[in-house]
Amino acid sequence: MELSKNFLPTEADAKWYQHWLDKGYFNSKPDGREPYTIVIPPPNVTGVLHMGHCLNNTIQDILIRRARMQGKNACWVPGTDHASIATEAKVVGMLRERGIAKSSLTRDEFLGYAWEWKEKYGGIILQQLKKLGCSLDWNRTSFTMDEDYYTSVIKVFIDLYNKGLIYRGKRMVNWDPVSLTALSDEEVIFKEVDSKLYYVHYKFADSNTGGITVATTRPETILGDVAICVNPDDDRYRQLVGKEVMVPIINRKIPIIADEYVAADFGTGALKITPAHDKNDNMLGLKHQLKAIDTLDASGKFSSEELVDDNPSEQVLSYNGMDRFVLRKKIAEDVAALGLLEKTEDYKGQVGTSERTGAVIESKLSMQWFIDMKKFMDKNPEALSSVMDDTIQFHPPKLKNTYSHWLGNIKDWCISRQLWWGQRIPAWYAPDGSFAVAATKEEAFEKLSREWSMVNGESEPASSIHHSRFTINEISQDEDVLDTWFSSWLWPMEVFKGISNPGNEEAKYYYPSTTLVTGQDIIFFWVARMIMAGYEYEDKPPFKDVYFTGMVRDKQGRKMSKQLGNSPDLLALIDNYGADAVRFGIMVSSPAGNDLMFDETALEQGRNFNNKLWNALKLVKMWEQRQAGTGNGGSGIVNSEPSHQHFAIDWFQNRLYEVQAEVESLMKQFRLSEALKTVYSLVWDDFCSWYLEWVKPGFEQPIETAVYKKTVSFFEELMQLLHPFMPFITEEIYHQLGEQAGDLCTAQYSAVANADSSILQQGDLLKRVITNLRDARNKNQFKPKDSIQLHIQTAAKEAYLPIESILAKQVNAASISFVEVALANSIVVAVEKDKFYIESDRQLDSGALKADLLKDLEHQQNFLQSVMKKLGNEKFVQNARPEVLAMEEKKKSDAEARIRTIEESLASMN
RNA sequence: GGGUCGUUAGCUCAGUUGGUUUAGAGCAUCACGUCGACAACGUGAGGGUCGCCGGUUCGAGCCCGGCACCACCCA
Repeated sequence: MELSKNFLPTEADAKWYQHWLDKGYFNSKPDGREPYTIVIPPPNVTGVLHMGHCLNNTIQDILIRRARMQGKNACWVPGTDHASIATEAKVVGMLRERGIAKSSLTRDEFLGYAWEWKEKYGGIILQQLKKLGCSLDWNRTSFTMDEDYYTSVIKVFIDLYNKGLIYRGKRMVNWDPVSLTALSDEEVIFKEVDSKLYYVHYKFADSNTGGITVATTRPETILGDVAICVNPDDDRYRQLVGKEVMVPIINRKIPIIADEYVAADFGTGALKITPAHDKNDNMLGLKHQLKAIDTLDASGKFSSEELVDDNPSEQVLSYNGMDRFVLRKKIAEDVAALGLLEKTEDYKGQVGTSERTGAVIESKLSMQWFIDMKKFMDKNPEALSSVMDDTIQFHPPKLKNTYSHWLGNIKDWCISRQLWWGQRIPAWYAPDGSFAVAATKEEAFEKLSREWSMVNGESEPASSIHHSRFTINEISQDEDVLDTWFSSWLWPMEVFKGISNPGNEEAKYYYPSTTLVTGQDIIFFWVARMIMAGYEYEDKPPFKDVYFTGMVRDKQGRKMSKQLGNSPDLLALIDNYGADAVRFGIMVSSPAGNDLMFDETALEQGRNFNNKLWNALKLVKMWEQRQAGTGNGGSGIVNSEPSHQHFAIDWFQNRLYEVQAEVESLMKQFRLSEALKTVYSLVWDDFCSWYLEWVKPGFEQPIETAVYKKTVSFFEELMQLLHPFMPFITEEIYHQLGEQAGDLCTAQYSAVANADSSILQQGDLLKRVITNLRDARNKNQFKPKDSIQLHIQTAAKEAYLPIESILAKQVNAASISFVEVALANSIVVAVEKDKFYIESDRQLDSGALKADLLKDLEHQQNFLQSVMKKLGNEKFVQNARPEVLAMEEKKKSDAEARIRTIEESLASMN
């Protein structure tokens, strides 16, 4: 079959992926082998494949494919995350387009639409992973809202509640006024924004003159002010502490108090305290026992509801329903109209925004459910210690610091969300305000009844409804759902039904999983919490290694984001370059934990690499028909000079051993990018540029069968080594090389042998000599066709005998001879201690070579000087380790020999 | 403001308990080249006082202190 000019990925990719699926290579069942388990970080059902996923999943695929080829039972579990906020927002958006308001639907109706949406779009991202070549066990696809999964989440909530680790409380939360839900701290993104500082004057309550001026960025919250606070050491204000001032517009009397929290050098040094609308104010409010007056409703609009005690004026009432940002301007104007706005200043400040909706976050007091993290950590100290003592290894380890810092300052986790899409909180409320946590309404009712009877001193346990003062139909379930992370923290357990069916065979076999690959941006959200849940429920860590990827940025170093539109269309890239090239491009400059500057030229490099492989295949296939000699009765032509080919084979065999060991070691250290670069260089430089040239037969000459077979087998081994990184082209070439019993996908690596370093050194010498002679040819403007006579002056003639014919071919020497003395009228090239004389018919201009030699001489002399300085230093000789000393002595003698060679060469040129 | 990480060639990055031929790779650049695998290529070449200042040491890209700048996390 004629091979195409270039590798055509489109057909090959689809063909091989389907073939692997048909063979069931990706499916795993527990057996006697060692398991290698990865659970995918479940992408949002709303998501489409982006660069972050691409990086992440390529890494996972490399690890899992390599494990599979190492004889482990490789199991990579796919799945998706229900992503409450993001999905609900999408569904609401879809309904809006259809002209349906969420508020017009019942909860069940809404969930019907949400499921419909999930079924339609929720699997897109998984399909896209197939294009990338990901070898996931598709039979195990999980979803965080699957029936069993849902039940498990509820079970865990009830369990933690019963253990006293979950409580309900009114707390200051980050409120998203657009999605109408509380967000965890981690879901708030701080952004620098241009705003204004308003200098507002508060008049003394007991006098017509004087007052105090505060600087605020949020005049819209003035009506909720309950105090003015100054630093007790601030001489300007000390005598004012204890006095009262009037809040503008609402005319509420509030005290001036003192607290060290206030920075005297910010603004005017006086701070207005609005405990209902600011975290720090809330903290001060609690400390000084101040009331919190909320003046904004859930959607961030003004509400005078809590202002009844102030007898709100018409003016105040007119603000009702006004959006907070409109209100800010309005109140500033109205304060100005009262003559109380002294000035405004431009100001750059940090503002929290919702990760999901982008809305500016309000700090708001709200009834929410929390996990008591202090209690949780006291119960599970391994959540921290396992990472610090490397029971769980982080790659890169520097993230251990970040991890311990966060856990050391951990705050309670707000797990309720004011949404419908998600696991509904299993708490049930009675009309009298009491509540019970239970899986079903019936259980909850029974609990509520029992508690009531016990409180009321009845001896009989409440077993029937007549004991209670309300009926089962009067209790109602909490409207809120649980934070998505409260379900995904169970992921490594529940994908094997470890929560819903504890101790089952699969969970025992696959848990703990082997490696987790995820972005460092979710180290707290997800990684930390999986570790916590792992210890709480399995008393074991969920994984042994965590490989953190950095952020994918664009060429200019900007985060990839939808807003910037700098995120490339991944499927288009795969179509253009092929999946292997994309995988190569994204891996080649992607060390663990560092950000990746994505640049399309890296993909070009990947495509060029594909092409290089393809062309090497074409060359080898050409030889298939030209075999001769041993083992082939065909043409009967026997190669007369097999020795050089044997050196090439010996050398490459050992290079292969060497690199196999290197890759093994790099992979163990999770240095995937380096491993790939090492293989790349082995293929391109050692195999294509050196080995194939060395064994290449002359024009229309035959190739020895033994050499041909060995070459094919090297090629196969290279494909095997590269396969985890670039699965498609390697599988294709593997099969093109000959009839294969099986597929590369499951071909097992053999044990790594030790490389013979003397052969490798000889190979290095050969390469160096060739390069130096070619350089000399170039500098003297020899054409490739111009042949030369080469004369070698060396003390180690035997080192050149096995490589002589390769050398002759590679530098186009018609003959090689060994000489004892310098050869006149020739170009001289010095390599190590040996000298090479190039003789030819051409007129020689050795000026450039002479300049090079002089430059080299200077370099060697400087180097020798530095070595001599070291050796002349008594303290060095005393303190340095013997092997270091020996090395310096060797450097010295090598440099001296080299200098002598160069000087002799120079002498012979004159 | 607090914390963490980083700063090595034009770009992206390696550099392993301080000594391994006075710092390595890929890309980009430059010169030459159409030679029967490959111009998506070949053969060569050039390019860095390792952010700055100080310290420890016989010896520092690597360790310590300070500074500058970048990024991220937290307030």
